[in-house]
Amino acid sequence: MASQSVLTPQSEDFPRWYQDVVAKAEMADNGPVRGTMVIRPYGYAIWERMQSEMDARIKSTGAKNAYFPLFIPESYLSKEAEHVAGFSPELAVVTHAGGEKLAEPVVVRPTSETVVGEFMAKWIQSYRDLPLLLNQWANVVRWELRPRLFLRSSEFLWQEGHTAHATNEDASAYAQRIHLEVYNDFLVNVLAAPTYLGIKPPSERFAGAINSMTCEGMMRDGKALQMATTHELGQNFAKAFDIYYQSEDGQAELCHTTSWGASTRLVGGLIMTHGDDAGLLVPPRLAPVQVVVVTVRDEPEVNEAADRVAKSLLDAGVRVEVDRGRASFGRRITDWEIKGVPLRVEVGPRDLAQGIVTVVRRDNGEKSTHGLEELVGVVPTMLEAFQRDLFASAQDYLVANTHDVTSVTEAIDAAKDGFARLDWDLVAGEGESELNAQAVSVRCLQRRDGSMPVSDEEGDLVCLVAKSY
RNA sequence: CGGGAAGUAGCGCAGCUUGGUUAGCGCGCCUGGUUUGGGACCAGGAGGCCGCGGGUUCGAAUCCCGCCUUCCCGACCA
Repeated sequence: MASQSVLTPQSEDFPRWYQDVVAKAEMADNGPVRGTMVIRPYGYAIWERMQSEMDARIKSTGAKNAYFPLFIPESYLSKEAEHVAGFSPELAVVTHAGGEKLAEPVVVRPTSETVVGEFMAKWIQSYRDLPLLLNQWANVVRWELRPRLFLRSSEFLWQEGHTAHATNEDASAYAQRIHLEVYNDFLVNVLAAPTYLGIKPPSERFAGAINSMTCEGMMRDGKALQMATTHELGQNFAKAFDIYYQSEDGQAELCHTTSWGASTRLVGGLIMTHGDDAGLLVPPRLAPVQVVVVTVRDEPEVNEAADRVAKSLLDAGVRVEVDRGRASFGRRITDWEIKGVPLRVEVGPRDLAQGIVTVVRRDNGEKSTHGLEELVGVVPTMLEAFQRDLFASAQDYLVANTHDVTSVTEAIDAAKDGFARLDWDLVAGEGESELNAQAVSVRCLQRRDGSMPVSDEEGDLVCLVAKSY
């Protein structure tokens, strides 16, 4: 661990710590237009790893990737009343193009339910065309009043899935599958981020949805972050866009649609779920660099040994990088710690003389030495142990900072530095306004056993409340 | 969008109250050398529309007005 912090300590000023990490780990910069973000190579590499892990899971549910346009006719948004009401405040609208005023203004997509709906209506003829399972990786624009890198930028990158089904049961089952097998599986097993799985209360639902599911994570300051959401849209968009199919008995029937998304906000979630005062901590299964091989001295034998070590790890399928930079040893390892690379292999003349290298874990600073030839064998094991420990420690934090309470007043108090859990019946209605007045919101509803309800009308539910990003 | 704070070199800051030659400091950067097992050191050097625009003045980083941007706290949202 760094003896002297180069970052603002979390306990001193958490928002500043976050910005320090984003800047010093070379993740992103502010763009020239307020709220826009330049994602730097290291930040983008992490996003690309997220993309590839989620994309594989999305495809295994049967969805196929496609691409819809950035520009949407303004009239499309208006077709679904709640949807337009929800989004109009944050729309960016193009009124001029080609040197002339446009006859109909064009909005920059804040999300694509409307265009996709229009084309679903065109492509779906019969029940044989269903389910129609689409996904796209794209940028979207939602004009933000209070932007923060990764967490809330006016333009961000995401994946948005859009599906159409013959029945509500099928739509609902598929949405659950996405939520559990894509999002939660990714968050838990790759991002090592424990979540509260639940449904949003009606007040927090996506504009136009009949049900919204969430994977709610807890950040190191006790605030909540919605890491991914899945929406059941019922027949709202099908009605608005005439998405009909002909059933087996020849009747025209309205489809049931879903939509679901996860964004570059996850990078912010990653930072705040695992980061410590020395910087970022990236779980090995996600890390674009899992092992950094650092030379202790700039000497030919050391450099050659470092290259050999890296080559052998690379051949074993480990994502590895060699650092034989000219900066001092201390400086270089501090920089890699800020970037959160899980394992550091130190190659120096003293160790080499004994035929060994030193391996250091980023999370606890634990050092161990290994023979050059046995390293390839132990590294994958150490990476898996690191992955498990990281999840376990985040899980402990989540549990330790979730307090069971029996009143809204207690919940507000508990939400100062964590989550509160209480009966939904105690909150629904007036309680929710009381919470909101204190900047606390209902993050999700769960059954008593922690599982995800099908609907908020189930009864006997509990809710998790917290301050949130 | 409301309340607060702030914009001076890549980053962090001083200078502004009380206007007055060439605007400073630390880190970083460049060159050379010595170093290298936890943010190395010495010497030399480069780098500034003092956020932008206007005003006051003989003279503005400094005073006044407007705008932009950043940060914090809210409201709105992934």
